[in-house]
Amino acid sequence: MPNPSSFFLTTPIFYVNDAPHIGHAYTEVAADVLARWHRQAGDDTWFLTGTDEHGQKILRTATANGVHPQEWADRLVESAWKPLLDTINISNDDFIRTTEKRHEEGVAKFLQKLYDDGHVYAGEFEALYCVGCEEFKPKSEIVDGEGAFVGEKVCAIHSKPLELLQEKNYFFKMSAFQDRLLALYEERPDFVQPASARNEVIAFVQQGLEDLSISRTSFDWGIPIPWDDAHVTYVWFDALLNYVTAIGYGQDDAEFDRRWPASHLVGKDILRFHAVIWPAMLMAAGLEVPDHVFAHGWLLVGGEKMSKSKLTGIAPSEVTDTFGSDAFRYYFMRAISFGHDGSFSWEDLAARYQAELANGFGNLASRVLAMNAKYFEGRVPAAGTETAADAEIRELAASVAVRADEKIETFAIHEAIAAIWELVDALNGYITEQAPWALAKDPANDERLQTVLNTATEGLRVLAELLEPVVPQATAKLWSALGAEEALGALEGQPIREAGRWGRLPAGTQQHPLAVLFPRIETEEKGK
RNA sequence: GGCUGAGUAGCUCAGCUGGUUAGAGCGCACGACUCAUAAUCGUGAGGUCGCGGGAUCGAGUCCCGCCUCAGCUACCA
Repeated sequence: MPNPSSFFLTTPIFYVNDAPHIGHAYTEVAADVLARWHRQAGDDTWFLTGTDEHGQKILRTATANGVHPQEWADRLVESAWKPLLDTINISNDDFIRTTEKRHEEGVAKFLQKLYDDGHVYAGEFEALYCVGCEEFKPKSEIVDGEGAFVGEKVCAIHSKPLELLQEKNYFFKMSAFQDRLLALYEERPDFVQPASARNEVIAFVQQGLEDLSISRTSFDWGIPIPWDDAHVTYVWFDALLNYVTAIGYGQDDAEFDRRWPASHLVGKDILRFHAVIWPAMLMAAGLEVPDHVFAHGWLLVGGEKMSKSKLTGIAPSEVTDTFGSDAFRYYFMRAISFGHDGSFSWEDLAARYQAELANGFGNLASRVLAMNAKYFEGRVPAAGTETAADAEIRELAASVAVRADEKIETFAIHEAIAAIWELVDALNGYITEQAPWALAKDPANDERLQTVLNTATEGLRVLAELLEPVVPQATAKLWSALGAEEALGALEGQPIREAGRWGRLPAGTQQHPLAVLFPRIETEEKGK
């Protein structure tokens, strides 16, 4: 029986040949925020990421570098991909590599089952082949010939005529699932999100599905087809299966039943593999389809899609070296509407860091804790009679916590943060209006002074809990400065869906000096 | 070519099923305050809502046409 509170979230696995850039990091951070939120809420959370290591491209680059592809992959995983996760502070529960035994065995079992159940047949794969590229060309790389080759189809890279070749392949009868897929999209409108992505998927499937070639014989860096080791498995078929092999498919039924099905976060470039091919594979194997497939947008740099080839690829460490991982996480989650394309610029990043993190949240924490230290020897003051202004803050905190949770539930991370930020702004306004420094001048106002600072302190407690998934380092500092660590226990253990419940941090709690959460960045502008 | 989406203040974006003077943040100008990371709070300036038509008492929000941009139109991941 599936666990009702189970939350299994995946990212695409990294193709090891790529160089890590902020686009990869963006997906990871989004997944991490969702995973941390659900984990803190007490849901049975499992967050999976990993690497995709098979395929002709990897074989080629490894060979070109004079090493075995396994060694090549090992090197990249250790030098590039695992460090990326540390750079942006990712809390994944597992990391799967497609060259691991658990994966290769799972893929073999899955293939065998599909074969035994009649979903796979041997056929002829016929396509245009480029001698220069040494591979079959997809339509996108085939163009009409010019000059001497007018009337012929030529390779977009080599501009030379292509040959029509045939290869014996095994095919997955994907076409048989067309109607069931369309029914799925119809019955579960939130299966593919956002709606624009869903529309594209439906349009694609409606125009008719062909069977999918799932094996290759021209090279051998892949998982052998169990009943015919002259073939290796097509990389995408291999890669998609990581989502089930990582949780014990064919090995550990209890674990598999506990985790599956998953929610998948993907870039919109690989939506079709996840929203069409993958559910068809699962249907064929008699497994449940995923809960959700959510496609996020591109990061645009200077108005164009960021790409490695155009040198607009930015390494995540370029951002974190200056601003820190919290700022990276906050910026991309807050500034970009999740599911849409979003513009990245150093100017915007620096501006938001300054205005929202340093001046907004960081300074708020700083001023409240400084006053507690100054007027109450660093102890949380007790609340007295509540005024309308205090009640407004208390009610806003409750409202914001509820709304943020609802937004997270629908993958609207930016809106969740926007809701939480209402409390940041309201607290800054509240403090300015209540002017505790003025109250402190007359001992007759002591009860009022205590009430105001109690309200502000409690507000910080709520913020620390709600923002932990987004800015874990800063909130950890705040949590310990609040004295909440001793009073309430670990921040990660605070039930996030109850964060808005007022009065949890006891009066009298001893607080500690606060390290500056978001130091001002002196450098005026980072290079382009 | 076909399909989908987008074009709203200097910048980044909200505006659901049409309804009083079109909103937010940043930036800018002015003012208040001093607890705080020279931070905070308030006020203000600034828009022919891509262009042209149309049905409506009334449209950024509906219909038609056009312009611009992006994505999809299957087996590189």
